[in-house]
Amino acid sequence: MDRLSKRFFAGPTLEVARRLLGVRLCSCVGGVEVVGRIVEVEAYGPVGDEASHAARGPTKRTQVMFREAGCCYVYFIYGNHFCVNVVTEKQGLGAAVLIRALEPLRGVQEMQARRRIDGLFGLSNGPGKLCEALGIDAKLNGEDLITSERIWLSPGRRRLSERVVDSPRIGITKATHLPWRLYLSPNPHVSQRNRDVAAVHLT
DNA sequence: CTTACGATCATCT
DNA sequence: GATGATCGTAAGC
Repeated sequence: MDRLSKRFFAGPTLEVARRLLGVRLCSCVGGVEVVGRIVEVEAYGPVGDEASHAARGPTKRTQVMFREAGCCYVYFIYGNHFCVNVVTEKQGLGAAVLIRALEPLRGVQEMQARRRIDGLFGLSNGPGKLCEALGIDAKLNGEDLITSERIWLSPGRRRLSERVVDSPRIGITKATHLPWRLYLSPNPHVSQRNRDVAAVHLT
């Protein structure tokens, strides 16, 4: 299987976040392969980011964020949901990119079954939703995306019609001024919440 | 169309 | 005991 190698994850977190747009996130949990194209991400850390889970140093929950770039940080939130991150930066710094939305590409039937809905929309247009659709839970925390058989990244590009847009991050109360949420526009699989926030078009 | 709130638990105060 | 990188449902325009 064609997958991203170690060098992809090198460089500043915001740069890696931008590079992840268009890349395919793949899972194989319970024998079924499911693939989605990343259309929305958020960068966290490594320094001066009060909204990051890593802001106060490593804890039992956040230790994976301090590992080598390319690890997979999965956490449980709000009593119901999991969210998946790609660890970035050099070991010990504590930074990651939260995957916020996917465009379904393969395994749509499995995604629909796991999400208990029909159609192509609403399957993976949010960080908790995409984890449910791909079967991602705490068992995948710490998995190495470069070598894992259960979760990995595969090359992909953004389309000529798609611009990269940045905006404030969602669902946080600290450091809300940082425009570290990046998404592809236009793309109908970006999460709905805050679609109307002031956004700046980049390239 | 929009906003409000409950679910449910790891982590921190 | 409160909060949180959320979601789905219900209720209000």
